[in-house]
Amino acid sequence: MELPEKPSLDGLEEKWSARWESDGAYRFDRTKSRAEIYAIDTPPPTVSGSLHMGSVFGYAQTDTIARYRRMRGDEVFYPMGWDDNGLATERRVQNYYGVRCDPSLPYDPDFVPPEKPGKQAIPIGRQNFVELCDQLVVEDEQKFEELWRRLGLSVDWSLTYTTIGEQSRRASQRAFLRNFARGEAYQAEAPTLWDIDDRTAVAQAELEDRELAAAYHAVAFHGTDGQGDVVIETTRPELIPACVALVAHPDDERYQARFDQQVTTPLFGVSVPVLAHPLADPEKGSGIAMICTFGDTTDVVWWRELQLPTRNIMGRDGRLVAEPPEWGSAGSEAATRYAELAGKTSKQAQARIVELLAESGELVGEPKPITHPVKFYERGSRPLEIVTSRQWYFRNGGRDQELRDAFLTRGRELHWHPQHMRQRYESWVEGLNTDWLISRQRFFGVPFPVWYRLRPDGEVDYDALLLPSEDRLPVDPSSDLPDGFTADQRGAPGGFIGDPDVMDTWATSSLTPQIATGWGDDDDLFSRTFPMDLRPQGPEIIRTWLFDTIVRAHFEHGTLPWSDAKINGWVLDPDRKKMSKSKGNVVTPMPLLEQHGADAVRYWAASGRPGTDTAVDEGQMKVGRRLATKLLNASKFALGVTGDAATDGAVTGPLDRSMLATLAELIDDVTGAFEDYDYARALERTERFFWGFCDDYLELVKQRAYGSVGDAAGAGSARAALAVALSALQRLFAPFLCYVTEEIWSWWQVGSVHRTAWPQADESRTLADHAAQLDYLVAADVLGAVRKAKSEARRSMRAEVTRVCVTDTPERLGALARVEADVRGAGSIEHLDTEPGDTFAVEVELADEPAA
RNA sequence: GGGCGCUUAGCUCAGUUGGGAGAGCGCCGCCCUUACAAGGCGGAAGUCGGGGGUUCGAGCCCCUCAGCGCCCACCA
Repeated sequence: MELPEKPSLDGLEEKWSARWESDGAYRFDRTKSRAEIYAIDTPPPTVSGSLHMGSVFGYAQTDTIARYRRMRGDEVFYPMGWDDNGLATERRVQNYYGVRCDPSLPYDPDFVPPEKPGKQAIPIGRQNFVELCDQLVVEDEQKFEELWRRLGLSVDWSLTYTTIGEQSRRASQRAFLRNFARGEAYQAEAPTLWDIDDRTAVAQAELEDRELAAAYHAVAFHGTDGQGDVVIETTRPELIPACVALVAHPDDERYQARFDQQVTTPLFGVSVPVLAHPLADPEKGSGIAMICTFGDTTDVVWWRELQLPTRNIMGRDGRLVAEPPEWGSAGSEAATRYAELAGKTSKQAQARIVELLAESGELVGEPKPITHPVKFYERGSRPLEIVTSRQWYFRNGGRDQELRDAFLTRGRELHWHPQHMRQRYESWVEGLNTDWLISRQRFFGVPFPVWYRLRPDGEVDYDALLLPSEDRLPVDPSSDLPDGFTADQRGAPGGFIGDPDVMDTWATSSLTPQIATGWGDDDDLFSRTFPMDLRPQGPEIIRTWLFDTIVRAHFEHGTLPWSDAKINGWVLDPDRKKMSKSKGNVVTPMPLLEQHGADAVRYWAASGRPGTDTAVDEGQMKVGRRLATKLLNASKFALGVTGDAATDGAVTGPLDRSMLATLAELIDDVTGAFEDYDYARALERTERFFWGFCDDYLELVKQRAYGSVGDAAGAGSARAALAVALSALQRLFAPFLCYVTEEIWSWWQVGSVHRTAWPQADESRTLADHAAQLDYLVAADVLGAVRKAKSEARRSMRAEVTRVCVTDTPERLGALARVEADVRGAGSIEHLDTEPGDTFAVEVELADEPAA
């Protein structure tokens, strides 16, 4: 055993992460059986720039569980993935290179992006765009891996996958084809929420509400057959040309006479019916609403349930379309009016139409300013519109109660940590109102493995799908050919055309359990790792990643994808505000790792319990670093005392046995906490024991272990107990402080602490030989009282004590009698008297201060 | 509108079968103690959100109110 002169935390991270890599310390052994394996479905971070402390928080917590499981003897399957496909990467490429994808442009093999992005985005073809995406994600993934390695994640880096990689594309397409064959995937032409900036449909799961300023405009519709005006209130008067009906509640007495009568729209004079529907709220505005195709999702419900016609005016670019909709008998005046609005954005059109309404006298009173929630794409900057388009969907229960119930049942089969997070899952599933829209009109994603026949007139026949066999996957229908066709038939009448869309990134990442475990590609691995054990993730993606993954596994395998889900809390900025890029309060991890060290950052992360929001707290990191330093020093000291012959002596000392009895209790406690996914409790308990161990036990046995007090048996006992406790403590801390524990372990043990068995409570318990924990407790209490007396007398801890008198219960005095020698030695106590009593009290007489 | 969580020392939090109110940080004081002075030891500090109930006994169980945070919701 060789102990360092002056142990230090410096350099441990470089030293040990390199060693772990070269030794393959965390390499997965795929010969193990399913029962022996613990498989973790690591969240693949979105590769679009930089990681922040929120990621570090959750991943560090998960790593403590992985390390615990490994030490418990499980073969841990712990891969990393990179979520590089999708809109996030596209946006990063657009900004990074100053380009935009125009799929109508041909491939330019000589294209080189500019050094710096220019003011005008350069339009490039789809293939060029995808190539830039492919390049940039590789760079980003390297940076991410560096950070994860520095943090000490014990993943097996040979198992890394990417969501745009070939295996992911194959799995996504295979699952899709099977979903389609079973009727779980379908396409439909329907109104969809549409982002006008990204020019793509978005799914319900990606929506968020934002409060926006708006105004109620009271607008007069005109009665026919001598009936007067009907005044409605709307926040979107610009949609009057898209109005198809008015609607009021069936019981609303004000409108009974109007139901099924016609009214004409202001400005355009279009005849629309007044209809009844229970969704109309008599309390809201004038109790009667204008239905437009489409202003919001309620319009879609009314449109569908009342079987109304479609009058579309909203273009996919967010501007009013050039051609006015079909208005029946409305005259050319209406068309002229509309012509003025065509090409305007929604905002511009509203401003103009309000002017026109004011001029025509059809605006009743002044607009009333309000704020109201408006649906946005969560990454978007302008409100979503609703446009009709052909899209692919997965059934997810949004339109099927029975299926929804099946997913609720799955949610109850899953073990949630913490349990209450299941509520979020349930309220999401219960609130679903559409199926899962998976197609995106984008470029960097998994293409749909689908071609369509073209009719002789060149029109697409969406019912005549051409699908590849599974052994051809992955395919790109824009460059690959359907079986039996030639390249010159692409786009030609009677030929075929590829589906131009890509799958949303969730349609791929919902398969991470399948992708990571080699579904369809590596049956042997799959059989040993699926269904997985743990899904660790953040709370904000329960409705997307967690739910979607359950949907896919339910359809494909008829099972849950994992048995347990651990949901971490939010990371808040140091002022306890939620961190977000838009607020600009994101804390980046690397500087903190460099300043405080990985163990300190891991310590901070592990102090946040599952599901508990935690602020970035450098103070906590400092505490973690101090703990690591303490471990270093205490280990050096204790090992210096025990020497190489550490375990030779029998544990006979009452104090030593009592300490080991307490240690056994700790090990049980900590193990139970880990089994319950409560790593934070495990850490807290271990830490508390350890500080007491340093303050009290080390002080109490110091002299005896040195051999300067007592006999050889006493010294041997102290040394043996020290060795046992130290070994256990180093292992208990190993899941958290992975670097410093590996370092101190290496001083006196063979092999990695992270591949060593988790401490057994029984081992300590046997050595303790039924000793009471009380002995250790009382010894520490008395020693503490003596220290306090010295501190209050402003004396050195080395000050001699002439006499101590302990008052205590007989039972505790009995315990004290067994450990008296150690207590006297540690406190420099000449005489120790005792007096039976009800409560613990200590009188201390200090020796006179020696003359200076 | 529905649901979940939180409310304990100045700050961040722990408190798992109901019986001693705790930790760290911060603050104050002391100590070069041969593992550790970018440290150690010790101290002060709380009507456990308010009210009511059950109990010999409630931070913990029940009811109720309030504040904060989050999730969900068909938000004209």
